[in-house]
Amino acid sequence: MGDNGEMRDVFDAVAHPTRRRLIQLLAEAGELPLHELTPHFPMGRTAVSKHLTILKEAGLVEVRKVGRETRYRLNAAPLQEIQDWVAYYSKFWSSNLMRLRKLLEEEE
Amino acid sequence: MGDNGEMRDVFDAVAHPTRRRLIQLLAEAGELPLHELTPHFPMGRTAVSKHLTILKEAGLVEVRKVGRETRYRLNAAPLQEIQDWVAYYSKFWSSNLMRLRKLLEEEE
DNA sequence: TTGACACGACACCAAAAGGTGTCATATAAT
DNA sequence: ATTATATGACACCTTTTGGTGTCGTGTCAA
Repeated sequence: MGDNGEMRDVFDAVAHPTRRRLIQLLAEAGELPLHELTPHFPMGRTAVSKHLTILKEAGLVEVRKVGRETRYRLNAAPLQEIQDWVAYYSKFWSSNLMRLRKLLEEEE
Repeated sequence: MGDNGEMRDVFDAVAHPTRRRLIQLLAEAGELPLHELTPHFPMGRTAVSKHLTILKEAGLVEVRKVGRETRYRLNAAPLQEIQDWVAYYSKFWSSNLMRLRKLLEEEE
């Protein structure tokens, strides 16, 4: 529900620096139209729009039309998937375990 | 340090399903050579090798040569960057804040 | 109602990504 | 010594990605 058509992997959506910057800008400002987002990037309006579409396909931004402008806002909820994923591997870098694993390797 | 030559964005390295699966396999097994990793994927040895190279460039896997095989093992530490990044945005999806933000939007 | 603005949709293009197969080399096994 | 295995390094190909510019439509302002 909520998403029509294509769906996009959240990991993929977040992989590009431009899109992470978009997320940051939207997090700070709450809601912004395309023409206010564009000047923050070294590229044209169309390119920024496409990045926003990708974020939208991943469920990371939502859209509201106000007059002639389209306001984009962050929906961070899908990031939960990333947090869950990375949390699982956090046990592999806790400093104690890291030292332990290194020791075990030397034994072999 | 420890990385020579090209460096690779961790977000980018983790964006591809094949590479996340590689991380999982290495996390479970501790250390595996290429020819044991390959059969888990619907692609050839060369392709898997390239994915491992990308993970290596991101510092996510380390390598040890044992006889004629190259053993790959996970170094999860770079994932910390992702965890830090996503932790910042977690405040935007905590259920209380989500409800609050929605209310504020309706006011406007 | 005329003109400026905001945007989506589209055609287009270069570069990167993600596969393939082949070859050369180092090691292990017979 | 010879043969089989494991891998890295290439050359190559197709698809996707990330950018551009243009056009058409809807909305606001004069």
